[in-house]
Amino acid sequence: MKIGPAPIAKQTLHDQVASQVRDLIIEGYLEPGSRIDETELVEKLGVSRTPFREALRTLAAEGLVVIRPSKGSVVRKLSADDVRSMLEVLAEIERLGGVLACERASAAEVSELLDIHNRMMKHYEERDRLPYYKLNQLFHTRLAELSQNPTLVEVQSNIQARLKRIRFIGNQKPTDWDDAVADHREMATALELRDGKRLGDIMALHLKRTWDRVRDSI
Amino acid sequence: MKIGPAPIAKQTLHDQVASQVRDLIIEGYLEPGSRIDETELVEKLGVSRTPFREALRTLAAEGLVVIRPSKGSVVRKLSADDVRSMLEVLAEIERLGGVLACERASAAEVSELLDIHNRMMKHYEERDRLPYYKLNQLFHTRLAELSQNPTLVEVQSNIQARLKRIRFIGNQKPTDWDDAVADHREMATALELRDGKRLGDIMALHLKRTWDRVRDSI
DNA sequence: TACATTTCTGTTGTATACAAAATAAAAAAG
DNA sequence: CTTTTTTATTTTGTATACAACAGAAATGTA
Repeated sequence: MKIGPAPIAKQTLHDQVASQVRDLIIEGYLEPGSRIDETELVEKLGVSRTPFREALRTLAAEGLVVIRPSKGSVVRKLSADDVRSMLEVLAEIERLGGVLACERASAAEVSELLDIHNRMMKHYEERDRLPYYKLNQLFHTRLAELSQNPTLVEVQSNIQARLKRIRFIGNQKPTDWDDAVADHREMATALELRDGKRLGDIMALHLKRTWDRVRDSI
Repeated sequence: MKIGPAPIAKQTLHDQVASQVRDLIIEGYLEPGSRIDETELVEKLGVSRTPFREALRTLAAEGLVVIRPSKGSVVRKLSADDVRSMLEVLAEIERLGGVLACERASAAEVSELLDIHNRMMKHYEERDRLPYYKLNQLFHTRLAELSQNPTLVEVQSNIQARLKRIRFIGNQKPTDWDDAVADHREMATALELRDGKRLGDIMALHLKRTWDRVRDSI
């Protein structure tokens, strides 16, 4: 039997395009509410319309763009109500994630997560916003994964993606950042004690507080 | 000013195709795990490959099909673990839905929901499975809507769609049906009293019991 | 000038055509 | 025979071409 090369996950063109456009949206290069000019983007990305449109359909199903039949697509614009509804759901999703993680994660996994937390704290002390932010994302993502619930991971990352730009502007004021960090310390403690209820509660509360912070700026 | 015709939501071809294929999957005409033969279905539906493939991408994002690059698409097959994870998440989603509905629904909306419940009970007494089942779906959908949380509605209906076929085989044994109905009576009571906590708890419990019923048959 | 109607232009939706890849079938080597 | 290699066929991925539609501009009418 012939041993082939490693089975590298093949990327089709529309998948690549979907990722690229998704990033453009998340990172704010495509403004919410603005029309997506097919011809322009197709040219910029160097692909034909077929894979591009397929990618758009994917992003539409993910809730990042809205396709208006015969009238083109626009980057989905989130109303304050949309954001509230997302955070409401995300809060319960993360609560469940916290509870399940405490039940199901291995000791090694927990300490890996605590390590992420500690690195976050280091960046906080040095007022290093961007790496803090990135580790923060990672913390929540990894925690969700520890729930060993693929559906939870999927829903969490989907909502997370939609909110990404909002959350970025969230922790602007220094006091907000302090509060967020206090929440995270509480999470770490609960995690260390494997206190699922406590961890879940603080995860949910953390997101409710996020909402209070951003509600007026949306 | 000229009054145009009613702004009927325009349906593009790929949307129609997506709906049709979705129904084929949900209703079991396309077996889980089986390959989706593009040429065959395209012919059967009388459309070209372009809108069909766009529809597939939508269904893939919804989690109903899996696209394997260069190897065609298959109807997603749910493992027992997938189903468990969906019910775990759905339970918390519906719990939240129950809580919020009690807070936010109008009296009229509540009584409309109770009416659905009563009709369900009537079908139960007459052992009319199909209409009972349909009203059951409707009950859960409407309840989610009363939460006034569009994200919750979206997540709920997405998971609901993926599970639809599973749930159908769920209430097979007569005693199972009796148990499910007991749960629903409890829901109605809690709803009437606007006891969000109680309603949420029974909604979640109801789904945990669903899992216990189906876990061995998957 | 204001409004309606028509023409035009750009954009979107769908079909078809071609290229690349994977699978199946056939031929050759051991 | 069995296994490998080659060849053919089918299926998927992408590009292009054409048709349908929406919105803008232009023309006409009151």
